[in-house]
Amino acid sequence: MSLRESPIGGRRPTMRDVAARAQVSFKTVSRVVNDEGGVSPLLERRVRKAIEELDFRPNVGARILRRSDRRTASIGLLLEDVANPFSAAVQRAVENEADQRGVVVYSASLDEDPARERALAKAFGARGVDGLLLVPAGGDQSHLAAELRAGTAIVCLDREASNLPVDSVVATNEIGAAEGVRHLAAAGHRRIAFIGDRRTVATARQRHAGYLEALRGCGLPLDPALVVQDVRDTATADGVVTALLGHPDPPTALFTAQNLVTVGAVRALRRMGLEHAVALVGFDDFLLADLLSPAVTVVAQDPAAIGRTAAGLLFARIDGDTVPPRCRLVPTTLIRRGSGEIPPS
Amino acid sequence: MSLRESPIGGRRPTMRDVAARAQVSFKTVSRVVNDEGGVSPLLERRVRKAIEELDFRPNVGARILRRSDRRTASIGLLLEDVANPFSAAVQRAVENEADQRGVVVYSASLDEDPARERALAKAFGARGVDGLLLVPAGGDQSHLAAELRAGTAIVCLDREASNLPVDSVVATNEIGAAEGVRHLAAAGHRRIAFIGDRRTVATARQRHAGYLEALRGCGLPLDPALVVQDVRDTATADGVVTALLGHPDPPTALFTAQNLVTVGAVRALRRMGLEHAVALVGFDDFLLADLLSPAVTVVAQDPAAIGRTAAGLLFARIDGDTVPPRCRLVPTTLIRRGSGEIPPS
DNA sequence: CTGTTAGCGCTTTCAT
DNA sequence: ATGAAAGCGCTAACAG
Repeated sequence: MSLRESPIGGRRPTMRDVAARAQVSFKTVSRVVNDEGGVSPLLERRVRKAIEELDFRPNVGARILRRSDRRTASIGLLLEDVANPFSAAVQRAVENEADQRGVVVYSASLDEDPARERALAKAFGARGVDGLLLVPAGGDQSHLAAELRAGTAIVCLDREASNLPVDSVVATNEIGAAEGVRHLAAAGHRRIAFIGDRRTVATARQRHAGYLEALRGCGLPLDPALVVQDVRDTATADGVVTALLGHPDPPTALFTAQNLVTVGAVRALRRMGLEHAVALVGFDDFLLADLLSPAVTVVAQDPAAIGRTAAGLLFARIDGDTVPPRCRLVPTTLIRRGSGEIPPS
Repeated sequence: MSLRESPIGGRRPTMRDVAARAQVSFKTVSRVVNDEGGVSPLLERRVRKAIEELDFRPNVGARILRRSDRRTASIGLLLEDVANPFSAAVQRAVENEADQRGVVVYSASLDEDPARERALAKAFGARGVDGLLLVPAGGDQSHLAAELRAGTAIVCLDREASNLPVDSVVATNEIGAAEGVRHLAAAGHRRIAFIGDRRTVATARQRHAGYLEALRGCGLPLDPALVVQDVRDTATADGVVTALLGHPDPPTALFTAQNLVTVGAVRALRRMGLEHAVALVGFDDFLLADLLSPAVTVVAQDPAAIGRTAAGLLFARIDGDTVPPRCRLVPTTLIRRGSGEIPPS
């Protein structure tokens, strides 16, 4: 393991360098490197020795360029934001699946910006990824049609693609949200507020739809004053909840449709001293939700399952699966912890 | 934006295809694509039209293979585990820096496994990354020497490299831990327990050293029964804390040297109903630490600064910087929130 | 079993 | 201003 002086400058050694050192033709080196067989033990030993001595490593780029299948054994992962625990959990699951298959992963955060979606899909596409795993950022993925035609597999996750015939893997957003809201209604609440993410985000729209559906199903009136959309960060959510609860006829329960929004609501309730008075159910679980007081009731998603499933579908496509695009639903689970079981005051 | 039928099968179009369609030599296409200039406006327009019509995108792999500088505009990021908020924050910061420079990022989680470190560094190296950003997983990085010689820049983060002359960016682990422990001692605690990660992890050793230093500095005796190392997950930490507090002469304060360990301690204290009786200071901040009761006092790291700084150093190296390896320290901050200010009982 | 030749898609060098 | 030829490091298709 000593730091040998390589005889060939700072350059990485090539098969020709190895061949020269082992006194064989460079095709023989290729055979050994690729375990093609058909090389005498003597030569093979010489080649392996030379490889070791030079610390030769095949140039993957050159290999890909020449190979007939054009596989790069790489995929691109386009998330909303890795710093968000949901995205991070998805990435981890994807990495596991990819790693198992000897596939490397490019990753990037899009921050809900369609321009970034286009730019990064293009950048990854130009690098010849075999597949793209995408959390759609905009309302239109048709720009990826050429990528698809060029043979790049694409699977969307967390949200379905628009105007692009690809598989997708999403949580049961509408069903889950409806379940959360019904849970509040079952506790006797009639004034349940909805605070959700931007309407440009499909999951936000679905969760809102679930909210409306649950109200209808429970025979509760819809009060537009209790619905606030386009809230995407903790600080804004905090402000919104503060305002809602300051109204003359405030809600007795809150349904927060995104994890950062839930956290903002917790902060607002805490500051107003209302955390044990106003019920709260959040969509998407978060670390320590069970240690707050009251512990936060949530409609939990399963990001690891979403990532794993999406990667599975992607690799199936890469391996030649051509069935029509499907949408796989990953179930959500209502976790009762306390905040969602507070009765109306 | 319609889905045009490309005239050339499922294959991606090449410069030759563009050249044929634009009726020019393919070198002219290359000139246009690379903005080399020296192309008449007429031909340039024809070429751009053909590029548009065929949705041509240069094959990055082929370009790299031929170029003299051998740059791939890609880097590899080897983290401990993206699912850990610390790693996720680092990745996000790195992505930002890379993106700004038009560089793509391969990422992977090593799970503290030296074999994975070797395998993934090798995989990324074979793909010709310009640089590697690494959270060292084992006690020896000398296997990367060949990579370094081959011209790959390497910067370690969170921990320094062993047996490899590269830059590193780490938090002030020892200083920060000592500050946290002194803070507990200042509140009057004399029996302060230390619960830390595996001793194979350099940061764990440094934080332990900080603990010892603070005890010495405060004239407190070291009780080996209060020191538990090699704890790496929440469940184990929970058990360890439960055991410690069940002893005849229990600690009155806990210093937990890793974020998951801190969470485990919070769970144990809560279950035992001691969260307001036993003081707690954790190393590394976590989401919602301020909303727990008591809110958790921590020695906060700045993962974003660590990632940003490391990426900066890496790109400087890639751009030819050859000063001797440096180690950059990123300061930690003690955040008093309540749990660390509980006096001894 | 081993070696030769061609050429992946592109940039470089050199010619026109 | 344009193009032809060479060749990056490798695999594929054929020889021997």
